Amino acid sequence: MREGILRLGNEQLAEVGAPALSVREIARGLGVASSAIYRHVANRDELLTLLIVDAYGDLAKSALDEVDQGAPAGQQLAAIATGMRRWATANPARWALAYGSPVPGYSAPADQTNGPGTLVMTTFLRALSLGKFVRPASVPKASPSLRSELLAGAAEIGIDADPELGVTALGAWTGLIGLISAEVFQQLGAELASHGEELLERWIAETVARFDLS
Amino acid sequence: MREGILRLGNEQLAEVGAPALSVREIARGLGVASSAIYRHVANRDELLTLLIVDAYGDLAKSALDEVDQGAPAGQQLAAIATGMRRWATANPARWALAYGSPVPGYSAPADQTNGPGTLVMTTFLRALSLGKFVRPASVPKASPSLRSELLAGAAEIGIDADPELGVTALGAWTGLIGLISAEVFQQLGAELASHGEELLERWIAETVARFDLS
DNA sequence: TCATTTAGTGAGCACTGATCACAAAAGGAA
DNA sequence: TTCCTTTTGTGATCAGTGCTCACTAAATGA
Repeated sequence: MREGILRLGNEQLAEVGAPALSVREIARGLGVASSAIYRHVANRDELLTLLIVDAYGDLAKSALDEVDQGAPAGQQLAAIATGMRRWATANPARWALAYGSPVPGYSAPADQTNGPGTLVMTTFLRALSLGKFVRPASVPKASPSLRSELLAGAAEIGIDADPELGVTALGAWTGLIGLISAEVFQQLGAELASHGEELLERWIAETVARFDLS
Repeated sequence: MREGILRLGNEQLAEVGAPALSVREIARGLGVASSAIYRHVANRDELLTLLIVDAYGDLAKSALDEVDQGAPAGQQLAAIATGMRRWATANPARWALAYGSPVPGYSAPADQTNGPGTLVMTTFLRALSLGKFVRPASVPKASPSLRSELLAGAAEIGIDADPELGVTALGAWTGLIGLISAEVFQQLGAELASHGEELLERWIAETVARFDLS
């Protein structure tokens, strides 16, 4: 039953998107009264939360399983980025759920989404932390407050990295999400929609160069 | 009436978000029958389209009016980026509407959104085109197909830039959107939410350095 | 065997977007 | 002014939604 709800939920997500996802339609698909759904899921928001967690987990599985922990950091980075893109283009609605605009008034409970949600990010940051970042003289150092925040965060995920690299690595992470979202959401117009793969390859190459990976 | 619909629509957007925006609630706010709204707007989707166009226009006005066309490109870039961030944090729901996940099944008609929607981007790209980008040897050249696409796009907005710079500039644009979205949507956790300004300043400084602006 | 918990039912409530016949305004031409 | 036409607003109505609740059937376990 639970699996059926998730399965049909994901199907509807792909077909009509999160805003139009209907609890009743899921019940119809399962051949069951709509009220039966509420025995397993408190309400529509909780169902969406389950789908978000499921999406994070699936993305992590799909993007991380082919990352060779022993490979050079640059190859790890490339594997993560291409894995994320592949999953995102194959599952645009789920990508939107995970990395698109959240629904105001309801915030996905952090305790449920933090684990799988940050797994990909930590792997990404870990790979970048193996490189080195030379801060141009014109770029000011990070503030003490930000430095300590980054040190704490790095310790939490067990990496030992220069906060200066950390700031830039975080920017690379949000930049990657922005790039993939631009392709998935078609924000760059139809002309560039067909060049998503090359744009990502370019981004990977530039990032490898910037962080002196290989 | 039209203005009233847009005004209350934007209010609701801020209060409950796009998915929960209600035509009937707008009608109540205007003291009018709900069916009266449909004399001015074909349906809910068209109303959302109007709000998107309105958001793009407002963002462009807010982000671009303080850009000094005669100033050094680096200052222009900084003005655009900080202007975008200021508007986005002040209008998170409208930012989500413009740059967040689109609603599947209904694509905002391109003819209505293209103008204001690309205005900020073209100004951004124009500023970056004033710099120079040195492609690291490890980064392969853009494919002929992508090059021609970029040349056509650049000609369309009246800038004469090296396609190699163009690819990287596009990546910077999507990266900026990703960075601002990460702050607005709180994707980096509560700890970093309070450092949005510094993260953007850092991004600006690094981008200025990468494109050799000043 | 039998009490108790769990899972499913179907009627019902309050809400939504949208349509439609109708009526009241608002204009414009004679 | 009068009269016709177009525009704007009305209220009833329809199908659909999320969700609740009293009720029943099934499973569980002492």
